[in-house]
Amino acid sequence: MSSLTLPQQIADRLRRAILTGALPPGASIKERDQAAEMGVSRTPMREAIRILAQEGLVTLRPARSPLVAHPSLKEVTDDLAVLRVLEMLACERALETATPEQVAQVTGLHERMVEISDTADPLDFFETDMAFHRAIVSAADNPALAETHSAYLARLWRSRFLSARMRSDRARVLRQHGDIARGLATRNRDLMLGEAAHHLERLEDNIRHFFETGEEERTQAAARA
Amino acid sequence: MSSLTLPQQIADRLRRAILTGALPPGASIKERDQAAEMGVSRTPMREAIRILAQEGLVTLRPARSPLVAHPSLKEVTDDLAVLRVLEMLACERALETATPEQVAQVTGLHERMVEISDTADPLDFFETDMAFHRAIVSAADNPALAETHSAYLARLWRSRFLSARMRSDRARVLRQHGDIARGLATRNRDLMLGEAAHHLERLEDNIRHFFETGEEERTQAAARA
DNA sequence: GATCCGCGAACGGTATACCAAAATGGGCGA
DNA sequence: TCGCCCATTTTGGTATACCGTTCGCGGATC
Repeated sequence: MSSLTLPQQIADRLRRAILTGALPPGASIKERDQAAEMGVSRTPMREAIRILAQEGLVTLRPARSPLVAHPSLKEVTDDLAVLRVLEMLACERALETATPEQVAQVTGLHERMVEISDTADPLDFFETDMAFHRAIVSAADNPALAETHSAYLARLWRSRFLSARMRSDRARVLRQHGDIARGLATRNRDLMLGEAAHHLERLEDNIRHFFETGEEERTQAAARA
Repeated sequence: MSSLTLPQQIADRLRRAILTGALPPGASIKERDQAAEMGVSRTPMREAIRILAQEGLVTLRPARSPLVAHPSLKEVTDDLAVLRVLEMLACERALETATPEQVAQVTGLHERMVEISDTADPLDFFETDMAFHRAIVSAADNPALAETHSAYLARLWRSRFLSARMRSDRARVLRQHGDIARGLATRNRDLMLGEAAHHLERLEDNIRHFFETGEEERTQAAARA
């Protein structure tokens, strides 16, 4: 069988259901029903829900059904502020400690993103995008940072995903990723940190714009896709 | 009854046991035994252990007993690096958004620390120290940041506690806290950020020094205290 | 007709029983 | 005498049954 624990597998399935919109924000997750639907018992389902709660994808209420999180713009912006300092720290560390293999990993992921940018569906494109950022953080050689960063990525995944499919600025993303990867490879501190900062600013702009132009319709649209 | 859920209460008791040394680093926590000892069932005990695992106080191994975390110097340094950027972010935000009440809260906690610095035992002194930092973060008006910061404080609590009792530089801590509080009150960005950075550097020096002069003996000594 | 009270179903919280994998210790063989 | 292997026991993982609380609905009353 798979090496992942059962709660993790359940969490993965639930996460995907939430992020794709199969479980829309505000929906209640009744552990009994969900467990039955997935053919597992309540205990691992319960644990899976806790995992997602700690990731910020569902909110727990005392003695009530957990709800799929429906973050406000402020909450997302707050998360982004934390993600920003985490990524900047990762970039700084990576500049110092990244091994050639790790640099190659980052560069390779960037090249892969360029390759698939024309054909890939948004979901695959995004998975690669996340992998790129994760590779940089992992090059920083700080497991705690990687873990926390990963949690914030998961928390922001839905917002990023939804906001990115309306603005088709993949070209800019690719250029910035390219600069970041090149900055890392050549240990060009200014280039890497500067572009990383720009990249995050752009992300924040996108998400803010997405929120301001009405979230509801787009959320529904994404759920159908 | 208490408003906190049972798993939280159990987690609190376990946390205290770990931080005071009653459960020394490296000890295994068998959920059956611990549950019996505390007079609860395995289910909430299990959940409590997960809470502490997410805080980094215990490490989970697949299909094995959880262990009380025994972080290496590198792990602690890694945690400190993350804590550093979190606190710096909190300071920046607090400079912008802190309300007069929040400033008063920070200042009040500093004054309280000055008061008790002569008499309080290390544990109480530390609780107040943490409350001071938490108050700054809470003034940043970013719940996600507060939550993550809190987790890192808990993770580092033991190291800070053990390293602080050997170096009696409470005077320096108090001076730096005073400057930080004053910087916040007068919205003096350079003062606040500068002193916060110094404060964290000093903390890192202390902890490094503590690790280098042999951890074992002191760990035992703390356990007896 | 609206409101309030109460009853019942539904849900999360907790306890417990069962299962499978892993560690350990003893015995058997080389 | 040393090492390997198997059985027993210990442990976490999972399923399920029970309990207390909460919320919704229906009826009775004002």
